[in-house]
Amino acid sequence: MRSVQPDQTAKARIRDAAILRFAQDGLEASVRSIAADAGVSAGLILHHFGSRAGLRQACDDHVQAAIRDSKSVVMAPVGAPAALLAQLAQLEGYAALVGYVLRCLQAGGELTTRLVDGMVADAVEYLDQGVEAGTISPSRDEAARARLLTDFALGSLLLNLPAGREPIDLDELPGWFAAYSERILLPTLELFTEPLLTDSSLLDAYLGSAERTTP
Amino acid sequence: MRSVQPDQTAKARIRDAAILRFAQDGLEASVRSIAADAGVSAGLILHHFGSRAGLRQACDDHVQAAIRDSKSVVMAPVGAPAALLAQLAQLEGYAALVGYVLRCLQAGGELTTRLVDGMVADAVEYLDQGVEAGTISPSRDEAARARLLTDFALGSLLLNLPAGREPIDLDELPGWFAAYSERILLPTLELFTEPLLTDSSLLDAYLGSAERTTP
DNA sequence: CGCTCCACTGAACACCCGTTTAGCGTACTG
DNA sequence: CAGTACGCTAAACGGGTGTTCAGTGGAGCG
Repeated sequence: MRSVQPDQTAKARIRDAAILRFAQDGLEASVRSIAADAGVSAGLILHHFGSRAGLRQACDDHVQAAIRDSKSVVMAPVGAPAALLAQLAQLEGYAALVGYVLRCLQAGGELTTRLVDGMVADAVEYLDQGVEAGTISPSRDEAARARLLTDFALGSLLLNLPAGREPIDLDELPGWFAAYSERILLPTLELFTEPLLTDSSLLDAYLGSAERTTP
Repeated sequence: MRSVQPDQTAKARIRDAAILRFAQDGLEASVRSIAADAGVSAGLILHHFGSRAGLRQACDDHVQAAIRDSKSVVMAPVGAPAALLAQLAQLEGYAALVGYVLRCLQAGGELTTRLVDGMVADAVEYLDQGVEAGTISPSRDEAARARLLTDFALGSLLLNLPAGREPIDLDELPGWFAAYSERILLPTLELFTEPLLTDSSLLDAYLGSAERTTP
């Protein structure tokens, strides 16, 4: 085969360049721009990955594998997942992965569903530990609560993400994450410590009606 | 001028068709597809709006005006804004407006910021009424709490939105909103009624450190 | 009537995209 | 040393895009 090491092949270089471009410019980044970044021709990308969709799939697979290898690092205390992302994005090379995941979440699709489901599963586990430790109160539906908290954390993060469609400066990501997590820390802590509603009449009413419909 | 009434002119017809198309296919819908829907040539759109960006601007302005006219209907009890959207989307013609707003929120940009800020302002007002009525507990930072709750509600709504980039069936929107709001109702009510955290040690720690840094 | 104005069209332009194809050069292989 | 397989490139293809432009036809007006 080639004389060089199995990694840092042109194929891997293209994939890494693609993840970086997709993270910076969005998932609509052109094959030609990726080719220029990788220092190859556009044709070579199609030669290796078959099509643009094949390249996207390869990126998805690689990112998913990277997440699996450094498991459970992405989920965290629900109030401050952004703080962890800030640290993660500072690690060499990981900023591109974080940016790519954000773009995927933004765009939706199959990978998004899998990623979110994975985070929900992690949240279930984390919340369960809290309940057993006595720091988190139990829920009537642990799965639904984990899903809700994950959606809240991820959704508001995406909604506040600076770049709608325009390029993201990956160097600024960690600082942005830190500022965002600090900004939401007080209201989040307050919301999770002191009940928003002063009495349980609304919850009781719902539980009463639900009981009547599904006895 | 023209013989027909000032409304239902070709220009207005193009704008309405554009809002509908943008809502269904996303904000990247082509000028030609909109022209076909409106029954005019692509050139006429450019003639009336100057450019594709001009058409987008006209749509933004029209949607924003429509929201201003039917004010405060979009914001609601934080746990169930989707239920109101479901009702709103059933109204004749309003489904396209709701879909267009969702696309804008998805894509980010200037209109998004203005829309979210408006909803936050409404949330401040609504929460204030609850505090005065005694149903909602006061906050240390009312503005930050309103922002957080709005981000949570909107963000998780967008994250759960079925269409990543593919066309939305506007007829299915009301049903989807209703199902979504019902799905999150129990965990939301629970979260807002019974504290997630069993004690206030985390909040106290934050308040203590904040007090020390900004005495 | 002739004139002008204007909504409006259809074809063309220039550009970007993903993809195809023909071919080049080199490093293995028999 | 020929043969061949393969990484790789450059150019072109076909289709979609926003936009331009010359021109048409009808309504209002002096």
